[in-house]
Amino acid sequence: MEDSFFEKVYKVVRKVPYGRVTTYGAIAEYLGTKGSARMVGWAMNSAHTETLQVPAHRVVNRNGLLTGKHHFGGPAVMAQLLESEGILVVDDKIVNFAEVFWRPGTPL
DNA sequence: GGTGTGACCAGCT
DNA sequence: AAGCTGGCCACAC
Repeated sequence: MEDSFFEKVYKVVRKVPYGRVTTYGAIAEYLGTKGSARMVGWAMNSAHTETLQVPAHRVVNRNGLLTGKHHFGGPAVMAQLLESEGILVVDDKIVNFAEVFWRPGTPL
């Protein structure tokens, strides 16, 4: 696999089903870098440059909080995108987080 | 090849 | 309760 850590993250994030979200820690654990969720977030930072679109708005922190909303070009963009997919977001965090949470590697 | 950094997490103060 | 620190690992300079 020549795929860099970033590309692996992109693939996983793209696999997130519509109306579902995942966490940095879950992705990190899935990739094997369990103790380093920071890499996932950092990968998302670079995801902006990716040719293929990466639904980074479906990636939140462990609390279901939209920590990276500022990186979507606007503080309200991320929440709006999530709501557009049927995900309830209040105060920058996902209300039904437990319901929409999707773990990488989980069969649909 | 060392240094810095990052959208996290957990623990301590 | 809220803020700070360390730890963790991969990438860019």
